[in-house]
Amino acid sequence: MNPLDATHSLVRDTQPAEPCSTCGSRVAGLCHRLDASALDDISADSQRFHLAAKSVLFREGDPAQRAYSIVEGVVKLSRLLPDGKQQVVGFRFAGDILGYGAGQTYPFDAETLTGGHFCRIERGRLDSLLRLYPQMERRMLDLCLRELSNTQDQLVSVGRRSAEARVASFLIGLVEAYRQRGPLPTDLPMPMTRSDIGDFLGLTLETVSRSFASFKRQKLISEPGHQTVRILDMEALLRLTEGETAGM
Amino acid sequence: MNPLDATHSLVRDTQPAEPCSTCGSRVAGLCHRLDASALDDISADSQRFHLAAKSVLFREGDPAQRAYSIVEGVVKLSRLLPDGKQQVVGFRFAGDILGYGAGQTYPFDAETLTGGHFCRIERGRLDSLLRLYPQMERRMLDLCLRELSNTQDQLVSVGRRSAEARVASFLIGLVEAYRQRGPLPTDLPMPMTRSDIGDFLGLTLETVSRSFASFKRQKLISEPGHQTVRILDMEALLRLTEGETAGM
DNA sequence: CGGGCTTTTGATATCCTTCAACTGTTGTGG
DNA sequence: CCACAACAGTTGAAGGATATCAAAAGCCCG
Repeated sequence: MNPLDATHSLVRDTQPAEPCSTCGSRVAGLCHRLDASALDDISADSQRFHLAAKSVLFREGDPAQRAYSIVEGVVKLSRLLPDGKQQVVGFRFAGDILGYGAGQTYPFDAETLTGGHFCRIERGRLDSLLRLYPQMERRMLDLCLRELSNTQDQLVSVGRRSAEARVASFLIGLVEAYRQRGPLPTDLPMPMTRSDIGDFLGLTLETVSRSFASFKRQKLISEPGHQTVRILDMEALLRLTEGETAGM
Repeated sequence: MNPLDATHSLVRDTQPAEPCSTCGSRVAGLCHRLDASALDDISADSQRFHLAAKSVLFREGDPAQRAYSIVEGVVKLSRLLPDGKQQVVGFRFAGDILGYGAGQTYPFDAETLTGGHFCRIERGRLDSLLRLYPQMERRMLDLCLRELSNTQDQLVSVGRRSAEARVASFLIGLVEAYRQRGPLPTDLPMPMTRSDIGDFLGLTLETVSRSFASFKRQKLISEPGHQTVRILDMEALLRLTEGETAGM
């Protein structure tokens, strides 16, 4: 149960041995285990492109004309609340698919946190492909169901856990996200700001900062460089998420 | 965006004119807009049964051998947290489908709040039907995607709203749930306890009780009978959910 | 009628937010 | 290359929303 996978990371699985011939991604994407003709169809219709950090892929409310796949980079998904605050709905990594939803418009903003490579496909074309290749549709359903389960986990986390437990669960989620994508480095890139994390967990940036400070004091983590975390005591973090409820 | 639809109410839509020939349900279920042969297949494999209030349909962790459809009644979905508290993950009503998920086991408990009629089908049979009738699978995907979006809404609600805003959003969700199922009665059945509601919203039962008391004082709602609410000022409730953030 | 569950209400405790000031970091233009 | 502005992060103090603890009242159901 990965708290970071709260939404719409529709396509991902174990890593394939070879990079995808279409988009060059090394992590399993939409095209995971498709036959050659399907791959040809997709590559004919999809385009690769590069984006700098802090670029907007799409905005909440925009007509959902394309689906995107992350080849490399990190994306933040967020919703704007009526009062101007934002709720971060999830973070997405290489191999994830964005913007394929039920509605006619995107239900959230998608913004890059790092620079990276992306792949886009027209929604109409993707829909045709789904009709053409039933196993692709089946895969979408499976991944959607899994997402739903993950989002429920996030709901539990945000609804009933203390601040430190939430931050711990965020860190564990980060580890999980990287573990699913290849060998786990000791130093994990963490391109999101305290504010991003707070908006994801339903906390203020100050509270997030204090939790990080506390974890560092207890030697559960360290920050060896800018936008980098190292997990020193995974067990303790796990214990934090398991034991604690909001306990106010 | 219905906060109560936070999860897995995989199958529902506008009301069909006629009750479903298979299960007698008047609300659109899995069989919505299926052709006759599919309906025959389903009715051959599914069984109707009745259950009293506070019965268990299935438990978190049980092997997910069957999917259930609610013909009539209200069901509570919940997860047990490591420390023994429960997180209510959603409430389900007539027409909703339960227990069709990605995993091998059910991800939550399902427990009836009222007595009611249900329909069950073996998962293996349902899977075959999905393969047999692609439009059914497509429908599952659409509904799953919509669920995902609803769960994100619930996440926003729980993460960033004040106690009263959450309770207001629960009430609005209740209204929405009934509205989707037919003509809206002025007195809404509300079979869940304050504790259930609190566990759903990430609040204590006392806080829920105080919010209800406050709403009654302000004449936004009344409780004309046991387990019954009447909405007196919908606009005010909506204003509550829109305006407020946690604002601590 | 009585026992247990649900709900209400009050008093107190506490976690987290808010407000504020300061420090560190990044990036940019002179 | 340095200075400076903008942004990100840290830390402290105070206040407030909600949890916790407690007790009593209301309400079903046996």
